[in-house]
Amino acid sequence: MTRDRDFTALGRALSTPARSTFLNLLMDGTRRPAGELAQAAGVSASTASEHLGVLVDAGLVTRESRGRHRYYSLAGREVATALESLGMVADAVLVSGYRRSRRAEYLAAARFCYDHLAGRLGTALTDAWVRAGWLAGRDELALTDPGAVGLRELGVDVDGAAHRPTTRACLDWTERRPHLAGALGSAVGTRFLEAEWVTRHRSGRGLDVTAAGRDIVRESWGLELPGS
Amino acid sequence: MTRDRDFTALGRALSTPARSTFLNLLMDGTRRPAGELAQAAGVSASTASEHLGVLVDAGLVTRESRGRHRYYSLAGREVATALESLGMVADAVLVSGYRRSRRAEYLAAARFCYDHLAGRLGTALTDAWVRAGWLAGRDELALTDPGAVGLRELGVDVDGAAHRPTTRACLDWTERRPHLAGALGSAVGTRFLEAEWVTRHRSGRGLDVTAAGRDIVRESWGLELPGS
DNA sequence: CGAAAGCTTCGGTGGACGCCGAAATGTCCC
DNA sequence: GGGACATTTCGGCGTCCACCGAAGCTTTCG
Repeated sequence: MTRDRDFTALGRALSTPARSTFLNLLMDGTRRPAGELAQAAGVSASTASEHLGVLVDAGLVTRESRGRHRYYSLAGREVATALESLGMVADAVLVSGYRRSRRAEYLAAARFCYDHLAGRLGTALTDAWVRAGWLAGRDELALTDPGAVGLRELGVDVDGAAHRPTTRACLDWTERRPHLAGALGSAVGTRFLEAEWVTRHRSGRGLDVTAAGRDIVRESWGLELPGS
Repeated sequence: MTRDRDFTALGRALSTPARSTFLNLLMDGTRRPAGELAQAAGVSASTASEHLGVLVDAGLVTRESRGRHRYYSLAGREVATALESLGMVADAVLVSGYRRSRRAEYLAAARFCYDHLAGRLGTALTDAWVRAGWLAGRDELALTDPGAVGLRELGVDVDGAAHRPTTRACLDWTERRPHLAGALGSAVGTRFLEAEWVTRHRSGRGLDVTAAGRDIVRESWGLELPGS
């Protein structure tokens, strides 16, 4: 039984721009083929393949063969939370150019953070639910009884989530504000996708809030989301 | 406003054995002079100095001049939590030899995790307080009213901690079990040191539970700590 | 003030690795 | 089955950096 942890392998895995880009792309919980990741990071396919091998060996990413594609995704929730807390210390990467900054703004509006809603949508929802008395606490959010009723009515699998740690307040990279995470956050995210209140954007990054989603949040909690 | 985080600088900072050792040594929240760190990592003073410069530049560690010594410590709570969650993914470093494994066992018994009690002492206390009804919840621990009374009687600055997020269940590297962290965990740790129920071991790593400490935990919650 | 201690800076060396293009492997589609 | 596609493996090049000893700087002590 030893206390120390060896950070060298993980550190090395994180230490190149291409691999950092890959991890950022996978932070939304999606899985992506090697070629797409290579293109996004601006490296050749062979280089990307080597990088992905490093990430798999480090245990940060898992590989999944599907036909002639190989899909990569984060290795699990622990990896996502580790990267998230690292992200609180790491610098923001500078985004230049019109298209890229448009995209960044788009992503900040609504996105998935591994398995739960994040971005402005995530923090706005969390704030609204705190105001509505569905969640209690400041940084550590607890689900109240009215909150359980309300979420259940929305179709969120509250009871399934209750068997595991329910809420976790997770700081948002862009907003630097807590938003709902943990098992309950995951259940909410699942429900929003299932009910098509949000849909994953074609590129896979970021979310589109659908008309139904806009209606729900306006009618239920008076949230006006900035235009489409 | 951008979403992506650049992990390269942090990853590079973590990617060598010497720097990983330094961070492990500093994880208990103490500050240590460069020479001591160099010796512990088994590198020359000059090499250690370069490494420490890298860690400072990466924002993981802060430098503090005191006379002819320069003390290094973790740069803050965010860094400690980031390393802790990384540690849940990282491998345990193998410890060989009698003395080192003795030391590892010693450390597992009682230690500080940045600012709160951890190791077997930390988890045992947390378990006892859950049994006593002082804390509620499984992974997310909430302080109950009797718990607030009890801790206040022990001299813990419960009210000071209440202004900030109070509890955080933080997984222990060695025990893989939740123990009390967050502001309340910090307040408890401060009180245990102040009352001399635990003292920092000479080497700075690990804690000695004093006779008074043993008495307190036995009488209050029936905890028998394994021999001195 | 001189010597010792603690630490950092500098110069040099060896190994590790990020990068690519080309070739090899495996999969799909006609 | 043949040809296009997705990905990995291989070989080679250039760069970066961890390491040390020696020298330099600052503080402490006699």
